[in-house]
Amino acid sequence: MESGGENRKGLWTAEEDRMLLDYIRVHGKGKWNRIAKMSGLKRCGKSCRLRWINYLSPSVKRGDFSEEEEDLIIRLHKLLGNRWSLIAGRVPGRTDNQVKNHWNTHLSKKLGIKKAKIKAGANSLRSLAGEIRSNSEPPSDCNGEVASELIIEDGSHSVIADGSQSVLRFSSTEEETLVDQNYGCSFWFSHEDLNLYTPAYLMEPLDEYGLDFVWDGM
DNA sequence: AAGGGAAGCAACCGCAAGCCA
DNA sequence: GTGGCTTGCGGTTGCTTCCCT
Repeated sequence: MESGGENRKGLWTAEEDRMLLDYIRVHGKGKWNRIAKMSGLKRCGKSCRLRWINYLSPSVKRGDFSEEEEDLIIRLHKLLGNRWSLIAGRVPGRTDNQVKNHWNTHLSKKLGIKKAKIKAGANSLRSLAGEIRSNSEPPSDCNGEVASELIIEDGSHSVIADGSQSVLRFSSTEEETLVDQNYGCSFWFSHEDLNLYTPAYLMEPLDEYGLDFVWDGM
């Protein structure tokens, strides 16, 4: 905390926007802490940077997401997981925050994505993770993407592992692996004790590989 | 019309990586 | 090599708006 003047928080006013825009027009962006001080704004540098990137920058596109954009995001999310900045980088005019919010509020519902759950019996989380990784060979056309997250339980522990983490990523995430046209196949387990809860759009591919999965009715 | 809950979105927070003196 | 500063990222929070009763 600074003495004599705390940084403001909360929504930006039109006046604050104008002050930030005016400063950036003259001096350019970057060195956000300096901008925060020099522009006269009672905002921290981080807040100024975020406001510019997510709202004030002329490259930011507003309004509803088109079907094309949504389709692109779904495919990219399948490929990249929750790496929002990478996804946003390929959706012109959209920021990582926009993409993330849109995914969390619209697309995850649209796709019926929910938490996937793995029960691991007596295995420790670490050994389970190791086993999954070492015993699992993905089919050649499988890009290894999972639900938005997995919960692994071993009786004494419960941990949420993001699908983007390497231990749950079984094959290349190179773009050329995105060859399926229907958000198709998913991951590949050899572990027999696993009960797998997975999104609807992944059910068929999992069944195809003989996995014992249970569809959690919410 | 009013109140309460749900949904949507902007902004914040904590952490990590990169850069430079 | 290291410590401080800046930038960037993803998860989370909380405010506002909408909708239903």
